[in-house]
Amino acid sequence: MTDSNSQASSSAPSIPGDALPPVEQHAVQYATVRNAHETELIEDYVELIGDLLKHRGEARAADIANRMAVSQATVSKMIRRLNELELVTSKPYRSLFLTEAGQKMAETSRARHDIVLHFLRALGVKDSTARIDAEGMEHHVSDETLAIMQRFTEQQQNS
Amino acid sequence: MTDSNSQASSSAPSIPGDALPPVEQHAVQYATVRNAHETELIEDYVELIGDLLKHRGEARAADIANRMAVSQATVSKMIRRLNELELVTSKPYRSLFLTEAGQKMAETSRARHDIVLHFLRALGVKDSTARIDAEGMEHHVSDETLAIMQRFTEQQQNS
DNA sequence: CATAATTGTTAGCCAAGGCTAAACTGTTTG
DNA sequence: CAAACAGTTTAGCCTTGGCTAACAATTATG
Ligand SMILES: [Mn+2]
Ligand SMILES: [Mn+2]
Ligand SMILES: [Mn+2]
Ligand SMILES: [Mn+2]
Repeated sequence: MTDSNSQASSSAPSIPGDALPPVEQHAVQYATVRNAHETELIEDYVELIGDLLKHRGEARAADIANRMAVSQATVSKMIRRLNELELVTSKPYRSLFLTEAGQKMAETSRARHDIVLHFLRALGVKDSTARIDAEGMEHHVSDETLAIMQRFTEQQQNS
Repeated sequence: MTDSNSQASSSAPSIPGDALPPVEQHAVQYATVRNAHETELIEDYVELIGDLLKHRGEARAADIANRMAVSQATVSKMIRRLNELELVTSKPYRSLFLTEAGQKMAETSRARHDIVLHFLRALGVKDSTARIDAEGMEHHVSDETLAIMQRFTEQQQNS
């Protein structure tokens, strides 16, 4: 009894240009995004800790809370997770430090973040917008796209 | 007692180019991303339902589960939420439909998704990668950047 | 038309990532 | 050096978005 699809199913779609992708491919799209979301926040923390260490010499939980606009309790809980993941080391009430694995992740994330940010600026997006967009986009850009973005930015600079 | 920052704090950063943004601006970056994450999944559902209605004439929970690679229970729960948000209407065991608000959201999301996808292809990213990247990126692209992407794609086509 | 297969729902579990309130530690300062 | 202040942690709560298992309804088929 498909009593309600009578009007919609008969007429052809207005523009045949973009059909639905095959189910498997479509599923990969969504699964990849869900996957990225699992590591996204961790990458942002590690990247920020790396930046604080480089630019400030220390990374305090309070700084992270302020920069992320999140409560100190939230940061504290996350630091426990990062510890369990062996990305940071921390003695109670002291500055944080990155493990080897943490430093590696921080560098990778920072590099990717910078490529996206510089690309957006090269495209003509104004700095404050580019920073906001890059913060979210960075986690969803494949290596292939990243390489293309980097080339684009370089060519723009040698205009 | 900053006993451990001795090596890190003294030497200047290798490249002074990218300093930390001011705290307030930095906080806006992260908060905007958190915000996008709240609506992201809802947009994907509504968009997919709209696409299924357009291309298939009906939108069944099982189709959504298959396309999203997620259990039927997960879809069922989400549909309850979409109902509460008055984005979809559904009678049990029947196809889903979009409310006015749902249709509006579907169109907006679809348009944005397409702009990002077409932009990536215009940049030179291969289709399968572009689809994956667009699925995640779309939720983090500002109107400003979106407009620039659209212009870029058009110019590329009138090459 | 009875039964099998498909589809949908419900219940109950879990982890992640937020929050507030309260307790605790470390630092500054009168 | 005692108190006040700033920073950190813990406890306990909430929502979101997954899952599996069990059950219910619909649809297809022998
Ligand atoms: Mn980043
Ligand atoms: Mn980020
Ligand atoms: Mn989309
Ligand atoms: Mn999406």
